[in-house]
Parts: sequence; C-alpha cells; structure tokens
Amino acid sequence: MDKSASETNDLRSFTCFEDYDRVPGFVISQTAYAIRKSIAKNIKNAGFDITPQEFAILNRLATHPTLNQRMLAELTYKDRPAVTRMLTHLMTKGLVEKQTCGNDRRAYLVRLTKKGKDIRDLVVPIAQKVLHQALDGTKIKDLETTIKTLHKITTNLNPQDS
Amino acid sequence: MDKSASETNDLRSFTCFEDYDRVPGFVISQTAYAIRKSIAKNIKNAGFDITPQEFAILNRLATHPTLNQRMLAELTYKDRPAVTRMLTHLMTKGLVEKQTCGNDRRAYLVRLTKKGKDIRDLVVPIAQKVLHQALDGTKIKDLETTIKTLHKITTNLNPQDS
DNA sequence: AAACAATAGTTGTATTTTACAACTATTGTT
DNA sequence: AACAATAGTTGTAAAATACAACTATTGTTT
Repeated sequence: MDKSASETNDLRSFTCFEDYDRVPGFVISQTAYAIRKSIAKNIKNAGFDITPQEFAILNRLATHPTLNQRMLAELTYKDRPAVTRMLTHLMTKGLVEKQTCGNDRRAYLVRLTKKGKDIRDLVVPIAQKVLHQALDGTKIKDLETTIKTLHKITTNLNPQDS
Repeated sequence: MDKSASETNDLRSFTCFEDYDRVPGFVISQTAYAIRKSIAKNIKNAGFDITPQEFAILNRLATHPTLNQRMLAELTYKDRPAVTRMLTHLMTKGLVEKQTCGNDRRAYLVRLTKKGKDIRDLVVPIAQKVLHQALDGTKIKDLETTIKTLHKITTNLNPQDS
C-alpha cells in the first residue's frame, strides 16, 4: 500500500510548518500583500486618492450596479460597520451615492456616481498594469488552477457561502 | 494563426476586470483574509494572545533561529519600524529576546525564548487544523501549482528579491 | 585621521484595516 | 400588541501599514 500512500491526497507537506515557504497561509498572505502594496503605490503615484479597499468596493459596484450595504459587506468580506465607514468616505469624495430602497426604509441601494464610475474606469488600467507585471511568465492553465484552488479554500473557510 | 492566438499565454481574461472573481488581486486577497481571520479566531479561542502577524514572526524565528531585524523585516515583507514594534510587543510577552551581535554593535540577533518556542509549538497545531480544513478536497498537484504560481507573482512584484 | 556615506535600529505620526458590542429605526412574525 | 429579526450606525479599540526623521555605529574615501 505504499503506492496508495504516496498517491493519496496527503496534505501534510503543506501543513507541517517545517518549510515556511510551502505553508499556504503564509504564501497567500505574502502574495496578497505584495499585490495590494503595488496597486496602492501605483494608484497613488497616478494622483488618485483611492485605497485598495475602496477600489475593491468601486469594482463591486461597477459589476453589481445596485447593492444594499449588507450585500456589499458579504461580497467584500467586511463587516457592516466597516462598509458604513468606507461608504461615508467614498460619499464625501462624491464617488458613490445611497438611494432609499423604495419598499424598505431601513435599507439603502448603493450606486456609483458618474464621477465614481469615471474614476473607477481610470484606475482599472493602473491595476491591470500591475497585474500584467505580476502575472508575467505564468501559464494560463496554472492561473486557472490557482484561482480555482483559492476559491475552494475560501469557501472551505466560509461554509455559509453555500 | 487563430490557433496560436488561443494557445498563446494571453492573460487578458484575468485582468479585464469584468468578472471580479477571476481577478487574481481580489481572489488572492479574499483568500488571505479568510485564512488569517480563521487562524486568528482559533488562536484566540484556544486562549492564546498571539496575532497572526506575531505568529508569522515566531515561525520565521523557529526556522531561522538567529536573524537580525533587517533580515526579519525582509523575510516578512514588513518595514523596519513595524518589526521593531512587533518585537517590542513580543518581548514584553517574553516570547523573543535580542542578543547583541558580537561584532556589530548596531545590530541585534533576535531569538525565540524557551517560552516563545513552547507557545509557537502549541499554536502550530491550531493553524494546522485551520489549514487542513482550508485545503480539504484540494489536490496535491493543484496546490503545488498554486504555491508555485503565487511565488512567481510575489517575485514578479518584488524584483529585488533576486 | 577626518569627513562622508551607508547601515541597523528607533521614534514620531498618520492612515488603513479589522473587530466587536451596543444602539436606532424599520420590518416581519406571532 | 408584543416580540424577534433585519439594515444600518455609532463607539471604541486594536492591528497593520506607511513613511519621514532621528541616533548610533560601521565602512569608505580622501
């Protein structure tokens, strides 16, 4: 049964904590940090006053044009207070607006303003440039595998996601 | 040449920003956040007062027993002030210690104390449990590809790493 | 040897991000 | 009508990041 042992889905080599650079928790964190730092720097250098997290919210709103804050919090993995404050900040910059949601007077629909959409459209190419640098030399197939694996990990840790 | 176009290493599908859940920057960040949050929660629930970043430092010191602060900063992608403050915090908890580095009176060698090593050894299994949950159902091969790809991305964004 | 640059680490300060409890207002349920 | 549930806000704190300016020491140059 040596064969089955070696072919089995044995994850110990990734979790034995003997080689730091094989532990997914550390590797993923470092990569996320490197990307965020580079994007933040490039956005700032281009003269925009947008943090990476704000950019994430602008992007979510660009593809999901009307969301309430609860949905936005879920999609961005933040808690509701965090979303409230980020939106306050984004509203003072004139990038988003809240609409009362006809039926439910507790909730707001959040939308990009014209300015918010314009800014988002200007910042996207900056992030794209960073991503192109980041992905240089990687294979499409490997990226597909990576994205798929990361999604699996995320849902494993957030069972309520479905 | 349609064939070559479709087989070419064309990364646009990952950087077009049309589907948020295919953009590596967002996917990686969300996964990193999910892992960090879960590990932090489990460490806390087990009664330890250790943050994920402190745990990262304890781990680096466990595998690189003597580092100066500059090396530690490089390995953990933090700046020197951040390392100074984290070490101050870890020293008040009695988990690390600084030794003057014989030759160079500017530098310190940082080491785990006995207590630091013991705590680290108790926290590792907690993190391992989270990782086993996180990696459940993933294939070794896909994980290898993921780790390799993330390393590539990180070095692409940190050219000075070598 | 003196002057200068480079390095290791610290301090100051600010911003960003995350965490969690308690609260108001509104809606849904019993 | 009473109660629970939901959407969002406020308060407060800690954790993480960023960057400039500083001290002390070491290395280099002339």
